[in-house]
Amino acid sequence: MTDKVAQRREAKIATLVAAAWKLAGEHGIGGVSLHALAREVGIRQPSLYEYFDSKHGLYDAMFADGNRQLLERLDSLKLPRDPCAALKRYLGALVAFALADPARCELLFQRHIPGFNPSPEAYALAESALGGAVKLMHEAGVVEQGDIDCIVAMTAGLIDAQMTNDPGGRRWTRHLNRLVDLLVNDAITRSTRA
Amino acid sequence: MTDKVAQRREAKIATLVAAAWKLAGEHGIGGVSLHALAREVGIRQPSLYEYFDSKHGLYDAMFADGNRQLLERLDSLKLPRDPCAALKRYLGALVAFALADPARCELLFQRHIPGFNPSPEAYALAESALGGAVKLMHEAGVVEQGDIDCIVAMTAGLIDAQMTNDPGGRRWTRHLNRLVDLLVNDAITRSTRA
DNA sequence: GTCTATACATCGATAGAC
DNA sequence: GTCTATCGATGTATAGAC
Repeated sequence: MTDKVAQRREAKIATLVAAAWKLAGEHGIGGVSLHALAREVGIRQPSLYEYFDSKHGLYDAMFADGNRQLLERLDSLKLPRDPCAALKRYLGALVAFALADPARCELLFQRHIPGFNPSPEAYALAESALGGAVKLMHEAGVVEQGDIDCIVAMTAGLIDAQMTNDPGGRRWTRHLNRLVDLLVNDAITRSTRA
Repeated sequence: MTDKVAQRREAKIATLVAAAWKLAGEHGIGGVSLHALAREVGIRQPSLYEYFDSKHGLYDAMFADGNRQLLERLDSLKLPRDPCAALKRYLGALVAFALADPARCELLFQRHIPGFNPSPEAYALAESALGGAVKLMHEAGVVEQGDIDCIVAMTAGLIDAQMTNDPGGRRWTRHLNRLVDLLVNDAITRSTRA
C-alpha cells in the first residue's frame, strides 16, 4: 500500500544520498552538482526535484545522514568506566570519524557551503553527538561552560590541522589524549579550588 | 620613466586589491567576482586581465596583501621581556587580526577557495608570521615540534570556534592566555623531565 | 590600457508532455 | 515519477578594435 510506496521512496533517497557522498568524495562537498548526481544514478537532473525541494534540500539530507552515521558509531562504543578515559575514547572516535572522510567533515563540522543551514531536525542530530561529549565531560568533573568550550575547540583545532596539513597522518591527533587529560585536570583543579 | 609607469601600475593593483577586499567583506571571499570587481572600480571586466593573469592571480595578490598586513601588525608589537608573556601578546594580536575580518580570515587561515594555492612568494609571507610565533615559543622553552603543533592547533581552534559560533564576541578567545600558559608549562615540564 | 563583443561552460530551477 | 526542453543567471576567459 502507501507504506510500500513510501518505503521505496526512502530507499531511493538513500541511494541518492549515497551517490552524492561518492561525488563529494571525488570533487569535494562543494563540487556536488545536481546534473552529476543525476548522471551518477542514471536519471535526469530535473527528476531529482521529486525527492529534494532544492539543492539545499539535498545537503540537508546529507547532513542528517552523516550525523546519523556519527551517532551510530558513537553509540556502539564500549566506554570504559573511568569518566576521563571514556571522554578520551569518545572524542577519539569522533576525531577518527571526522578524518575518515574529508568531504563529510566539510559538511558536518565546517561551514563550506555558502547559504546552507541545516534544518532544525537535522541539526538536532548534530547537537546529540555534541551532547554526548558534554555529558562525559560533566561526569569527568568538567562543569564550567568555558572549560567545555576549550576542550571542544581544542579537539576541533586538532581535526582541522590534521586534515589540512597532514591528511591521513597522526601528527596532530596523536596529542588528543594528552591534551584532554591536561585540560580536564586543569578544569577540575580550578573548579574545586574555587 | 618606466619607473613611473611601474609605480602607477602597482598603485592601480593596490586599488584593485582594496576593492576586492571590500567585496569580500560584503559577499564572502568566494563571492568576489571579476565582473563585480571591475564594476567597483569603474572599468570593464576584461580589463582586469591587464593586472592579473587569472582569478587565482587576484586571490594570490589578496593573500600576499593580507599577510603583509598581518606582518606589519605583528612587527609593530612592543613585546614584553618575559618570553611567555611575549608569546601570549603575539598570539593575541594574531587572533585579533584574524577575527577582525572574516573574509580575510577565510582566505589567509582557512581553505575556502577550491583549487587555490598561494604562490611560493606569497606563502613565504605566511610562513614568516608563523615563524615569529615559533621563535617566541622556543624562547619560552617550548622546543618539541609536537608541543609547538599543539599550541598552533589550539590557537586556530579558538579562532575558528569564535568566528563560527560567536563572531564579534569573546566566548572562546578569552581563554587564549590561560591555555597558552597551560600548554607552555606542560611542554616545559615534560621537556626538562626527559 | 581599455574597450566591445562574445565564446563557452556550469549550474539551479521550472514548464509541461507522457 | 520521469522525461525533454529550456530558461536565466553567473562566471571565467579570449579576440580584436581603438
